[in-house]
Amino acid sequence: MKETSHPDAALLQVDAPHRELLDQVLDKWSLQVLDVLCGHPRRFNELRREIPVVGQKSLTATLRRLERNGMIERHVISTRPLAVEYRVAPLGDTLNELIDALLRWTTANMPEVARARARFDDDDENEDE
Amino acid sequence: MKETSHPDAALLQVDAPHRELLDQVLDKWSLQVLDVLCGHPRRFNELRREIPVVGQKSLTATLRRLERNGMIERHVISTRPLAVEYRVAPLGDTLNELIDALLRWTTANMPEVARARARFDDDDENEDE
DNA sequence: CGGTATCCATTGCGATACTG
DNA sequence: CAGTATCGCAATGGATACCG
Repeated sequence: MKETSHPDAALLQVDAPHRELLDQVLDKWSLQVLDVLCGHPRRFNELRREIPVVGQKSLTATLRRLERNGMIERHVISTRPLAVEYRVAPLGDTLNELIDALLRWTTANMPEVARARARFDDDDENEDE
Repeated sequence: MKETSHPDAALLQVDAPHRELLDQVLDKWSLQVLDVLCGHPRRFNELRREIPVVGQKSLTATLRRLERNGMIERHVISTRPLAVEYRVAPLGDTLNELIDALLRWTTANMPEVARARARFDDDDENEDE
């Protein structure tokens, strides 16, 4: 009976609290931001340059959310004009290991996913009589 | 120099292809569906009952996407009225291990996140002079 | 039963303009 | 520089109705 690949599957359910946290922390931009930030701290506009597709508003929102959840820290350097530095908090670092695991998974399985997509799309085309 | 907790951080970048795949596979409902399906196969309306908050339209979309990416398989049983069974594909099973890792992470760090939020929200209130 | 099609409210999100 | 505020559009996603 090896329907599930690991024994404690029943204990791990995706309930509301888990979902809410994962949503806050694995959302559209958080992965990128956290991953980029993990190398070394960045300033706000440095992040914008490194992730050009994200709008300023979304970036701000993402940073605030990550900060609120303890994933990153925001340091204001009161120079003129002022500077703000973002860096990963210890908690965010533990999460980043999981993100890297996800990245390794995508890298490893990208070809197989591509095959699955090709198969699916082909079957779809041929099924109109 | 231990800025990053693991050596290969530079090799793992969240680029467009990775993001696209993760978006398809870790989106709002996929986690739930995949996790539920991992126990044993389900019929369409069984899934609806087990995840009552998801709309029928979104569930269909999620199932199609997961199927297209090779995460699950769809089996039509041509009885009257017809039945459709969804089950995890091998590829989906490997992904599910990562999902469980994420769930373990949330479970383990939920308290610390809660503290971080309380701190953040408190600071926020007190900062209006 | 297992969907698809349509309608509609809500939200997400980028672009722009403005502030300390 | 590092945001906030406002606008407007496009995409989500639920509710409903209908089909094989």
